[in-house]
Formats: sequence, C-alpha cells, structure tokens
Amino acid sequence: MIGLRHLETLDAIREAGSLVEAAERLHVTQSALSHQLRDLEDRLGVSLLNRRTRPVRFTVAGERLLVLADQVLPLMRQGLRDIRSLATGQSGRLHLAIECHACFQWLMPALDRFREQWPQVELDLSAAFAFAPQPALLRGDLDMVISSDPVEHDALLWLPLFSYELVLAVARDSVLAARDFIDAQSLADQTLITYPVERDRLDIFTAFLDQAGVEPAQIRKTELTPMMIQLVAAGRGVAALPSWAISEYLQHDLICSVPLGRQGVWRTLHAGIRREEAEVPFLLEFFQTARQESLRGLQGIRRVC
Amino acid sequence: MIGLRHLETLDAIREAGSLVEAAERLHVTQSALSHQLRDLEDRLGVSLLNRRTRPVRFTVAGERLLVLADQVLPLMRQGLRDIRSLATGQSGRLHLAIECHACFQWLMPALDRFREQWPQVELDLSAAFAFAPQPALLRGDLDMVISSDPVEHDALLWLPLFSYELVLAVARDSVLAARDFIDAQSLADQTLITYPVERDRLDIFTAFLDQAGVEPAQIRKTELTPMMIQLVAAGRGVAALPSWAISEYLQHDLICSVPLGRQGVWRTLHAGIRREEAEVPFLLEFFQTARQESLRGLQGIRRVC
DNA sequence: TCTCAATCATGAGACAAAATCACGTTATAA
DNA sequence: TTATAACGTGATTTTGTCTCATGATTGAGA
Repeated sequence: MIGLRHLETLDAIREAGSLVEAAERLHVTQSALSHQLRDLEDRLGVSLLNRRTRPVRFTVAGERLLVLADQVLPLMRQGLRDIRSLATGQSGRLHLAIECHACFQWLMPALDRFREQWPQVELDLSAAFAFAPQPALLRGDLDMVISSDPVEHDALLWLPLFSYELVLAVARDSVLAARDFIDAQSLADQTLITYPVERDRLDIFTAFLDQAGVEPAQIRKTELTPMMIQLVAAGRGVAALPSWAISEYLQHDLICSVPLGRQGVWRTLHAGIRREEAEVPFLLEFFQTARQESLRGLQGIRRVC
Repeated sequence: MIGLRHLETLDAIREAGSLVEAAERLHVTQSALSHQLRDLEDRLGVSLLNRRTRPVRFTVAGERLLVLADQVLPLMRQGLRDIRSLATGQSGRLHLAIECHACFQWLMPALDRFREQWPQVELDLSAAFAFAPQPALLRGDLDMVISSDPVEHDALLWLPLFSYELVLAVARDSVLAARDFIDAQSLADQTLITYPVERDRLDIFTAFLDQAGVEPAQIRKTELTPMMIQLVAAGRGVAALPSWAISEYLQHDLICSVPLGRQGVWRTLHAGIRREEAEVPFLLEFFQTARQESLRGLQGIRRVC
C-alpha cells in the first residue's frame, strides 16, 4: 500500500522544494515522481502536497507521512548498515564450544586477544560436555567447535590446531613412575580418574584401553584438573591428560608423567566450522589466534619425574 | 534494496515457524516466499535463516532484520491509520480566518461547540486584517475564510452564513439620531471611526460613500468595538457597524443606530472553502454550527434610539 | 531401507508495478 | 506576446513479483 520508496520521495521533495529537483536527487524523471505521487494520493484518498506554491507545501496528511519518514528511514538505514557489517564479516557471532576440559587454560588468553581485535563480534563459549557439538554446529547454534575427534561431514570444515600427547599422570612414589612407558595391562589394577563424561568421549578408552581390551580396576570421576592432580599426587589413582595440561604440575614435582604405550598416544585438536563460513574473516582470524596461543606456552614434556 | 514486504515476510516466517505456513498467512505461494527470501539473501550477501530446522532458525543477520521489522512495521501501521483517519475526514485541520472584526462574538461559542464534537480536528483562528485571506485559502494556509465580500474563484466555494444590515452608530444627542435614514452627504462633515484596515476593505466606503463620491470630514481608526462605541457615545464621531454588533449597546441606550440610505446597506457574511474540500465532513459541520450560532442571538435592530 | 508426507528450491511464464519518453498545460517574468 | 520553468498525461518499455509445475531433501514409520 505505502512503501519506503514513497517515504523517500516525500523526504526528497521536502528537501528539494520541488518535484523537478527531487527527481534529480532521486535519479528518476520528474514524470516518474508525478506518477508516483498521484498514485499514492489516489490510493490514500488524500492530497499530500500543494504543487502550486514554491517551495511546494505539504498538507496535513503529507506532514504526517513526513513524520513517518523521519521515524522509519533512519531505522532502515541503520538496519541496513548493520546487515552490511554482518555481511562483510566486520561483525558477527562466534559461539564456540570446546570438548576438552583442559583447553580453558590456553583458550582464555586467545579469547581475550580476539575480543580486543574484533570488538563487534559477539563471543560466547560453552563447554560441550552435556551435548553433542557437531549437530549444534550444523544447525547454527554454534559457529566453531574445538574437538580432538572431528567427525567428517560435507558441510563441515576441520582445521588442525595442534598435536599433543596424552600421557598418564602418576604419583611420584608409584611403581609406574619409573617406567619408560606404560602398557594397557598395567592399568588393569589401577584406579583411573577421569572427567565425568561419557566413556566413549574419553581418549584413554577409545585410543588406548579399548584397543587392548583392558578395563581399569576402578573408575573415579572428577570435574576439575587441579582436583585430579591432587588425587593422583596422593596416590589415589592415575589420570590420562594432555601433556601440556600437566606440565605446570610436573615442574613443581607434584606428580610424574609416563607415555601411554611405546609410541605414546598422540591426538590432534581441531577447530570445526561450517564450510559455508569458511571465508568469514573473523572465524579464520580466531583460528589463527587460537593456534598461536596454544603453540606459545604449551610445550609438552614427554617424560618427567 | 530492502522493502517493507521483506520485513513482513520475515515477521510472518518467525510467527509461523516455516515457509509453508508463512506463505499461507501472507496469502502467497510457498514458491513466492522461497524466491523472495533467496533474492533478499543474495542481495544482502548474508544468509537470513536456516530452513532445515523446525521451526526455522534465524541467523544473526535474520535476527537483526526482525528487530528492524519490530521497530518499523508498527510505525508504518500507525502512520497508515492516521492517514486513513485524515482521509475519511474523522480528523484533520481547520485553520480559520475572519475578515470581520465584530465576528468574534458569535464565533467563539461556535468554536467551543465544534471543539467538543470534533476533538481530533486541529483548530486555529486568525484575524485576516494584515493579509489577504483568499490567496492563503487557495494555497492551503487556511481552510476556511469568513468574509463579507467573497471573491469568486473556480477553486473556491462560498457558502452564505447570514445577512445583516450595516448601520451607522451615532451619539444619542446627535442631530443624525433623529433621522429615519442617513444619506451619504450627511457624512461629509462628520468624523468617521473605522477599524484600522485598508480603505477598500471597509464596507462603509465600498458599499456606500464611494458610490456617492462623498468623503467624511475626518477619519479616526480604532481596533476594538467597545472603544469605537465609547467614542461614538461621547460624540467624537460616527461608526458603521453590523446591526447585530451593536445591539447590546443599543439596548443599554449608549448610542443610537440609523440605517444607511433609504434601503439600508445589507451585506451577507460568507464562509469560503476550497472546492476540493467541499465533501470534508467536519468543514460542513463547522459551517452548520457557525450558522446556527450566528442566527441564534444576532437579531439586528434596524433603528433604535 | 524403503516408502510417504512434508518442506524447501528452481525455472519458465504471466502479470502488474514503475520507470521512461514525448508532448501538453499552466504560471511567471521579460 | 514570448520565453522559461514546472508539473501533468498517455503510450511504451522495463523491472519486479507472483504462480505453476516440478525437483530435491528430510524425517517418520512400516
């Protein structure tokens, strides 16, 4: 019935003072404006302006539409600017989920650096322990997932962040502490301390114990890495952790670490995004930042005691 | 680039949860919606919603446009309602000008009654002494003019309000007070008191003295009718006034009134509007109110002393 | 895993909206 | 009167938007 074009036309006519100049400003012919105005007046059933005066004079109805134009047009312009900003990737949303408990320690500095550089990007972080992150990424709830076991999918792109070794944290006075490496059988009489997540999302099972068909004597779950370390140090069990996650504790001689198997268990952490967003600048930028940050301080120590 | 239709579409999709039902609500085919949405996304360069989820899920850009829709659409709807109200004559503007000084006395009650009945009409009154009211009416500055000498014009419509006699107010002890009527010559040695407006807008000249080629001995101007009456009563001059404008003073025996010429000078007060507004209900209504009010109390007295 | 139903996408063609072009009218000033 | 500038009108062309017919995808249930 009444469109933005009409409001823009009326606005231009007000600024210009005549149809001829308004037409010039709008880059249309004067005839087009005349048609448009008449159509609008016919459809609304009111006269909008008196063309005989110079400058043209608006009727009450015309004035009301100008008020409307003054309200609506700025909103539209701002909205369009925001969309452009989103479209060109200057702003946007980065909802991130991590599957690895220990990742917080290098992720936080990365997030801080990123926030400084891309203040317009809405940043959100969730720990993907209670839900499956890949489907959430696919349906757009998430924009990036950091995971050590990426599931290939046509619509997803997995970028490698860095590789690390999964090592066994043991008490300094444990018999295991002296070994060059630990075979699966050695864990059959141990208490294994893990994060409280499903068994098949724990690398120690999927990448080591299950292959050997070995089950630990007991499994104990705890949420926080420092708590885990305390339990290990107190000889209450052993825990499989990324080497970089425990290097601090190794340096303080709280615990010892031993490789799992002769070759060790190596994993690679990946960042997954939707393929359609492979060109979004701030996503790539975040990936770079995260990799730099992770490589900076996280030099693992293969065997320390 | 982006139109109200798009905002309405997005709004409908949000409410409906799917393109199919949104299409039904908008009374278009699902195909139309699909095309429209894709065009919009292509032009903006962003995806607006994920069609695979149920209900469909909006992207950040989509959410931004929904915010825009929530801002803009209500404004547009209200604006359109207001225009409709103006178009159907339920609201509007009535800028009124009077050319006759003495009209205030019956106009004020008329204005009060009108204001009660048409509270939505913006009412404004000006005295057309310093400017020419017809051109102002033609170009839309005014919506009604009340005048005793209407100038015919194709675009104007003059409606007769009432007729009245122009009489001469004289002092009770004046020699003129005894006359049955006064001829023009009798004013040649009198002081004539008039309102301070141009000579050719004073009926006493245009409709009486000029025809006889007579000039009063002296002309004195004053703005207010009571002041004029005082001067007349004090014998400082005579004044030509509508009979109804002085009936109150006649009743209090302050002055006498005498007809001008044997037949008297009769004038008709007219209300002028633009012909294009001849159907506007509140204008006609105001005219009726004004006529009733003027006829109510303004019974002139032809000769009283 | 094979329908079945529901949903969204796509391309062609019909129709309407809105522009242009060319010319006519009106008002104003020289 | 003539020149000029502004606005209006009707025919024609361009652009935009819808529908129709059909294809592709997805999820539920046999």
